[in-house]
Amino acid sequence: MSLPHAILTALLERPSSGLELTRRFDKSIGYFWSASHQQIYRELGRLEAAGLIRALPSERPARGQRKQYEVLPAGREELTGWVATGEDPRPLREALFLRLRAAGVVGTAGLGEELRRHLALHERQLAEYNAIEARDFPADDAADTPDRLRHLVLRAGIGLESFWIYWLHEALTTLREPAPPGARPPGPGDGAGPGDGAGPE
Amino acid sequence: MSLPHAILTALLERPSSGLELTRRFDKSIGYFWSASHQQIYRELGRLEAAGLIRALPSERPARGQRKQYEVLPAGREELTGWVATGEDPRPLREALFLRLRAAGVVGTAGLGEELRRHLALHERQLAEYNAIEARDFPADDAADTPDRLRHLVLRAGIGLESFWIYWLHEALTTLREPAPPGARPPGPGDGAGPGDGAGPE
DNA sequence: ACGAACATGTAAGCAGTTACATGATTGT
DNA sequence: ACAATCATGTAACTGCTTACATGTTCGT
Repeated sequence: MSLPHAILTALLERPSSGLELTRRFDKSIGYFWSASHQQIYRELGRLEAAGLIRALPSERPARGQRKQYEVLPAGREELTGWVATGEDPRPLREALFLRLRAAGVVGTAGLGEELRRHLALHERQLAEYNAIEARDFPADDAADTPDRLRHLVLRAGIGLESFWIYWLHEALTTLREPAPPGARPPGPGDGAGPGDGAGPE
Repeated sequence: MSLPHAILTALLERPSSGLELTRRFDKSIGYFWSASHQQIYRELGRLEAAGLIRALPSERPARGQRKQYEVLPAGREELTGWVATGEDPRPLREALFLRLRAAGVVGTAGLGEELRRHLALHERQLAEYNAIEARDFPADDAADTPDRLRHLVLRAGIGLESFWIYWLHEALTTLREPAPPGARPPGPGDGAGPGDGAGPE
């Protein structure tokens, strides 16, 4: 249940219309909590019904008309409480890892291409993060608390992308290396291998 | 749509009943693609209906009776094709990053505790991965291809947990440091700050 | 007047979670 | 006999995705 809080945060940083929020979720906040415009409009409706935000009454509310939203005191309180809330990290669900594991059983055909494609994606994302850091946080730690927290999150993004790039290089190297002599290659007709069974990993 | 392929992989590594699969998804494969027993039973039914797996006819199929499943040739082909399939990484959705960002606007009360809690969780997970590596992959790279791929995935888990631990230490340090003189602290009554607005990050 | 882009929605469907139901086996 | 546990499911709900619908503004 984090989307409403993502929207509250975005609206506190700056009151916006649905479309403006959608655009901001394509950059900024969306880098670590993405949302489509359908999600955003629906959630804006819920938040307004719950009395946490309101539409600025300046413009007539009609379909196709811009509606500007701002956070009400109740919304700020809700967000303040949520920040202190405990929530376990979501279980990892990473299809690429699954593909590697499957490739161990049915063969690695086509895997290298996919790894290289992911590598390019992560390199592009890292470059984007680095550009943002150079532009928005040039002086190290001479900023106020909100900026330092934003920088911290940005560094998390940089760290994650760096990890992926490092690991994908390692994966490509492993994939290229021939198996040592005597080792069985994977492929059709292959059953369970030793090290499996009771061996969880 | 990765769950069926996770199950096919697990069943190829070793034919299992629904409950055995559930147990294996609590370790092993479940570390990077978790699934509950309800998901698994439903998906086993679909895979059987699609002709990709079959229940071994040895035991009578009744409620409360163990059913053992094995992968049919069509299932192996399906998995082989899927390994070569391209799929973009899922957009990141990390509530902890959201909390930091929200804390920049409404204050950091209660955040430190949550960060320390996550740190402990990731340290425990890393220890578990390290134990598995020491037990299952003692000799570096003298293994066959399936084992090397499994080791690769395990190292990804180790790398990710190591990243989290590093970053959480950094976050806790940042949180403890007082803001430099002249910087505005976050809190109620605070609106948009400089660096926001057109500044995406 | 008309098309393109802007802006706000609705509807259907799917994956995953939570809560509950039911039969079989084992221990006492 | 009874409870606890094993084993397999069903049902309802939530969040997210995909596809579609509708009205408005602006340029030509």
